[in-house]
Amino acid sequence: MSHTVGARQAQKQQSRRALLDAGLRLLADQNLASLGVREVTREAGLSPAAFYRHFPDLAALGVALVEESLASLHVMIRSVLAEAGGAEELIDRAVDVIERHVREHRAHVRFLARERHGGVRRVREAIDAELGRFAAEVGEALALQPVSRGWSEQDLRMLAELYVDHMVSTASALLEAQESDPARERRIAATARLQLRLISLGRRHWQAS
Amino acid sequence: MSHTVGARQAQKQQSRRALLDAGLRLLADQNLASLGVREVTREAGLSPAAFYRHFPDLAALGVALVEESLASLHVMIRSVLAEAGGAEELIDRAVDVIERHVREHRAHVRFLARERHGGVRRVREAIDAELGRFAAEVGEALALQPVSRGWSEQDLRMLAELYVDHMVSTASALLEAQESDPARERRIAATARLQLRLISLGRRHWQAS
DNA sequence: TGTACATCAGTGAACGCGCGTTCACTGATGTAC
DNA sequence: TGTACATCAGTGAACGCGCGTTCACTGATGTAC
Repeated sequence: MSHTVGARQAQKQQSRRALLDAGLRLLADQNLASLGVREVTREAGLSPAAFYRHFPDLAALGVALVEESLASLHVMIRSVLAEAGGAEELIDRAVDVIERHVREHRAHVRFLARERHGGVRRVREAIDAELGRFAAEVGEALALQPVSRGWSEQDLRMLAELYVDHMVSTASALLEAQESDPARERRIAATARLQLRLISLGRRHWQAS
Repeated sequence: MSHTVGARQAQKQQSRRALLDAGLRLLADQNLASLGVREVTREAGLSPAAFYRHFPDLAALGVALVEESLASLHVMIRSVLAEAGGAEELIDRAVDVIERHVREHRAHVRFLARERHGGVRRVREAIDAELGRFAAEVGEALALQPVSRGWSEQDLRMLAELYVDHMVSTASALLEAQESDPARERRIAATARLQLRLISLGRRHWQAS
């Protein structure tokens, strides 16, 4: 069992986890740029100096959180694209999945929404690059659908970006609503479905124009 | 000339302006939540204590900046909606106006993008409320167009929100691009036009479905 | 116009505080024999 | 299995620093007569 981590390594992992969780918890109410080393270690139950055994600075912790947050988002998107089905089912499933994702990964989603345009360049760039990769992935999935016969690369990419941007907007809106207001959440989901339907209509008539 | 401001009041206005400008300048590279009173007054060329003659705290300065930023955005949106014209011209004009607005009000646009999901609740709420009012205004303008004959209130609102979200996404993307990369800026504008065209197509075929 | 008093935007010094980072340390875990 | 040494995650004290906020003040502007 040479791959088994030793007790030491396991404990280190646990502390790292505690720092990431503490950071995520504190970032519910503030920006990464205003987070403090002492604040995070206090929340994690470690001494201030312990922080430096895991990260050189807070931006590095931020980048680690980006990777985590986007990994779970990636899984979500794949699960929508993977299954086939008519346009209507696809739309309903997509919105359901987004709703569930925001509910189950509130902290991650909020972190991404907040830091996407936040004050820490490294983190901003990491998020943008990954969203670009998502759009590419969505584009490839769209290319496989029969509706896309004859579409140019550029048009597919344009559509993929429209979908990704729409998903981001919807997730942001849900984030605010789910906290307090179930009726507003339903309204947002209903609106998102209508919007996707309208986009889907435009898509069907694209070639004719 | 009883309405003429005295020299004292004029000087106070000037200091207030200096504080707002200094804040906006500093917020190019950081969040409102991590801004400091001393930092702002230093940038504005005032003593730290002077800040409190104008604002009770930094959140109040933030709210003042929201009002300014949204006022100029509001003017922009009206200028797009005001003029009539075919769908194509409308789309081209809308994208042009967004491009120009982002170029001419970089600091305001960046501030809004950053603080819309930022760590200061009062500011976040002010931005969201105002964007909602924009959507309502866009909805009313859409209702007047012939294409909207027979559309329900709900559908018009849905479409208006789609346009506003799209505008916000496009402005954010332009913000990053305009700094460094003219080719990327043109690509974003071209993509935005295609997307608006696709939405416009969906809109024309909406009733039939 | 001149004078005497009131207002108040901006100052500079002072305060106590929490910050980021460093350092030599400790003691549990890991390893070589 | 036992022993002697190495590693290194986490500690606690220490540092100098910039922070937000308060305060009594100053002197230009405003006002009443």
